[in-house]
Amino acid sequence: MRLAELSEQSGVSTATIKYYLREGLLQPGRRVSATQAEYDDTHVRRLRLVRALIQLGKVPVATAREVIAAAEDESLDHHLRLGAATWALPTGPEPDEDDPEAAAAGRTVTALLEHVGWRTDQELGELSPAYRTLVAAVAALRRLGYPCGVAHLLPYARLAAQLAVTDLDLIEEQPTEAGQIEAAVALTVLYEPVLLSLRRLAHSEESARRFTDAGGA
Amino acid sequence: MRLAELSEQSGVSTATIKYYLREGLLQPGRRVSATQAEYDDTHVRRLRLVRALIQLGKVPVATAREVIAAAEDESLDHHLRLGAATWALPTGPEPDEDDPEAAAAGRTVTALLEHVGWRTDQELGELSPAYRTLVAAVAALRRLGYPCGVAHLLPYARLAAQLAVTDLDLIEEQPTEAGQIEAAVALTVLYEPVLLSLRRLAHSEESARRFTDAGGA
DNA sequence: TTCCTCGGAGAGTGGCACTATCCAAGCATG
DNA sequence: CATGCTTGGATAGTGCCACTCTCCGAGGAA
Repeated sequence: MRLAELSEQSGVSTATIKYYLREGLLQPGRRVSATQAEYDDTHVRRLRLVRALIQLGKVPVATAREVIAAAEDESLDHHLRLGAATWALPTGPEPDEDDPEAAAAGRTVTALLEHVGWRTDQELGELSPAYRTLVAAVAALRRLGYPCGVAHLLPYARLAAQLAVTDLDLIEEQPTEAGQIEAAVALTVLYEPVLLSLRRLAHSEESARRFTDAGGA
Repeated sequence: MRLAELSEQSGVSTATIKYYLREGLLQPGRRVSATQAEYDDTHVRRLRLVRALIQLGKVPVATAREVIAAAEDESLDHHLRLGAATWALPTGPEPDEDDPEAAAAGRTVTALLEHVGWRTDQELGELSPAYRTLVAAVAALRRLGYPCGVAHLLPYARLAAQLAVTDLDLIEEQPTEAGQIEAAVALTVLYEPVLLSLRRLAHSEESARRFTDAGGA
């Protein structure tokens, strides 16, 4: 298939496909002559993944490239590749080292992780972007005066642990290793809007229950 | 307090504060002369909220303005104000009407909401941005070939419902109505990075359990 | 009086995700 | 073989966004 057809099948403009090729998000097609290349289903699929990451997951282009590179790095073992692929995923801003609120937030998070029994000392532990984002978010909540001690975070952590089990189950359904890595990336990113949307809908529902006449229905 | 001091206390540059004033994100100070204005703690607090929304919550400036305006609109009742404030919050792209995957995704989501017994027919129902984002995300998952029927989404929805209860409990702790509205916005947005970070950490933990030697520990 | 700072306004900056334009090489048709 | 259209590749430009810079005249302070 030619670039034009790839564009049609994926719904991505040729200009954007060329851009992705240049940026290394899409593997080059099989060169068939000096001026033509051949693409196949793997390109269509990759394009859909990239679009989903960028549009739904709001992953920056440069980051998407890193994630894909990590997913394809065959020198890592399975657990590491799963971790490496999500390692590069975008997170919030880093906590400010000098901020006392950030320091307090860091202690809270450490205590929380200890409390739920998660590893904090490994390669995927304290240094992970997710950990630092968590600290920054807790610090912001504290600065605004909202309570977020271990007790408040614990229900969130427990629910996250439950989600992880169902997510990993889903990932393990994939027959091939490459499929599992892709699934890890895709499901990590694409279930995020699902989760956040459901949370907001649930807020609305719960608010209706508490604050409107028809609430108890 | 003068602009310079407000900048110091909030950690936001004077240029940015002026920008926020122009954009209507920060209420103007009390004019004390033709060239000077007086700010107070409410400005510091608002600035911290705005920064948290924009930096951590990645809320666009224009959207943040709408959210704040909705939170301050005293013509709405309590439930509506809670909803209106989060109504304007940013979501993903809209689902494509003509896409058969999107249509199927819409049916799945409707079935899901029915299954968990949430209202789908109210002012905060089918038309909400969260609902449409959910449909778009499910459609993207389907396009990539990942299963996400009602059965797959159900655990997420149940967990979201649990989160909503704890979130609303936290909101109701605020003594004043204005405080509750602000808390609704702040907690909705700021617990999102918390939740997503915890989920990623939980993924890493669960992956370690399953795929490394020390896993069973 | 002199100088410094303040608040306000408009233009400018940098980053990002594309997107429009150009080009030369093919391939396809007569 | 000539002609014209398409293809892939490279470069420069666009639009948006969140600031940020620069200038200005009016106050306030020494």
